[in-house]
Amino acid sequence: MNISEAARQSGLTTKTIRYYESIGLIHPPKRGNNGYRDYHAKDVSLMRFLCHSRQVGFSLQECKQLSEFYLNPERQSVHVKSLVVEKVKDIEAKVANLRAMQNTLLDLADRCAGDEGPDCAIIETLAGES
Amino acid sequence: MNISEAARQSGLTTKTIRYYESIGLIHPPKRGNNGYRDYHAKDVSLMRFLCHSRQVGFSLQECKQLSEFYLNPERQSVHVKSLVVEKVKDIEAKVANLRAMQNTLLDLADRCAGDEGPDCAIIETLAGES
DNA sequence: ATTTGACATTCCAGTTACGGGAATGATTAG
DNA sequence: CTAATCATTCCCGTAACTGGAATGTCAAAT
Repeated sequence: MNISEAARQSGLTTKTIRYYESIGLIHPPKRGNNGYRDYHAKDVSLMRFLCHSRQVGFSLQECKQLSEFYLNPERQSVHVKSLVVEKVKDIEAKVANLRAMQNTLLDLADRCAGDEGPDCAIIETLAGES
Repeated sequence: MNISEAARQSGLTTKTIRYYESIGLIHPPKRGNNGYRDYHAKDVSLMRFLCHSRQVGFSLQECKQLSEFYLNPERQSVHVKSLVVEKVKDIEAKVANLRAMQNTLLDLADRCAGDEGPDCAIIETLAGES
């Protein structure tokens, strides 16, 4: 199948497929007489795997590791799981960070009149020392 | 004062200060005979403002708008507030996204034995159709 | 006077994960 | 036959910096 069909089936875009090939995340497929890439179901499976892995928050480097486990029948699930657990922690940290920012912003908004005048607790606080 | 002192007082790095100048976020300061940048307290105030604005999650473009309000004594606090309220929503969306990914990951981890064997619900699920 | 160290300058490259678009060639439908 | 749609490669742009190279300046110690 050609690249756009592989894209349709995998959820990746053609651009992304070529990009993943260029960084070695997927193997270069055989080419037809016309020079077109020719993919098989196995290739598409990997692409879908990568697409899903990205969707749940893994970086491309992490996707690389995951795909190695995916392709290796001798993998140990403990290693896979540890990647997932780490990622959960990663995300937790990000969420905590965002929550902190959000709380600060909510506090700022609360203390700002939000009228036509120039007096603004938001500006004052952001300009302040701390 | 020279750039490293401005950095110390503002919380930005010297690199960041020069970068902000290069993108027009702060005005180019006067230079000494030696070509060194020479900053005043006012400049540092703006830098601090920008530093704090970044810390609470604003993009540089948003910081640009905020700094215009900051510098304009005729601003209306309602405009400032609306930027903040928008940013709160922004963050809320990001958090929701991260939470969804996290829940998926937690579910995956839950269903994975995490032992020395190759059977892995994580891999299977990421490889699946949906 | 000189040398050392810590500062300053500019510019260029790399990061992440692609997307946009140009220039060109192949396939297919009407 | 031609027009539309696909494919190819290549290079630029994104956000917000950071690191590093090559070079110049200043202050203090020798």
